[in-house]
Amino acid sequence: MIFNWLKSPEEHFPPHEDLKHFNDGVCASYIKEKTNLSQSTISNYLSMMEKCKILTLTRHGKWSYYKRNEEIIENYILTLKNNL
Amino acid sequence: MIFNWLKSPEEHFPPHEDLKHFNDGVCASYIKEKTNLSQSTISNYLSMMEKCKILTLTRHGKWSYYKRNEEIIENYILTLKNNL
DNA sequence: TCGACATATCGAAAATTATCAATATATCTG
DNA sequence: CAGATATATTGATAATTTTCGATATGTCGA
Repeated sequence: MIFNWLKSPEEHFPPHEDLKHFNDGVCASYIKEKTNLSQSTISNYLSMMEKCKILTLTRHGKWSYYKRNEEIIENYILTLKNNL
Repeated sequence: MIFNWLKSPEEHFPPHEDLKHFNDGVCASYIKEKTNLSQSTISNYLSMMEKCKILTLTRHGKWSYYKRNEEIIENYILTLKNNL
């Protein structure tokens, strides 16, 4: 679900109060808001996804912005396609 | 791995002693041979895959032949592609 | 520099999944 | 029919994953 939301941030998240754009994706705390999972769980999810490169992380001060990394995702799907 | 093997049965399995073709896929016991998992585990795997339609089952006497169901697999990949 | 806020990390408990041995069922062969 | 062989089912245990609360770290602003 997180992954899908990040496809069109403007449809699923409010614009960030400081930054007025979604250029770097969505702030971790907004993502947390939309789930009913704990902060630590979401933080873990996002970190793992960033670690395996399907999300990119950009920090703006104390905020962490996560964005889909379409190339890697596309690649992942292709690899899957070739191995299934 | 099982899934991949079934892509080209002739490269991974001996032809069945009775049937001389792979038209209906590969016999469950041959699949078991190539893994070091128990009979019950493999039987379960194959049943589950058959239940969700990505494999088809054809019985010849006491043997169960499993074959990839390419349409469903293709469909699965497309769905995945659309949801990732 | 201190407190507030955002995120990350850690360790543990709960839930789920993988796997097996034992047993049941079904089919063939003599 | 009886034994042999192939597969399926069941119940249990081990391994892994999910998730959390507590705590740590980093950053901002007064």
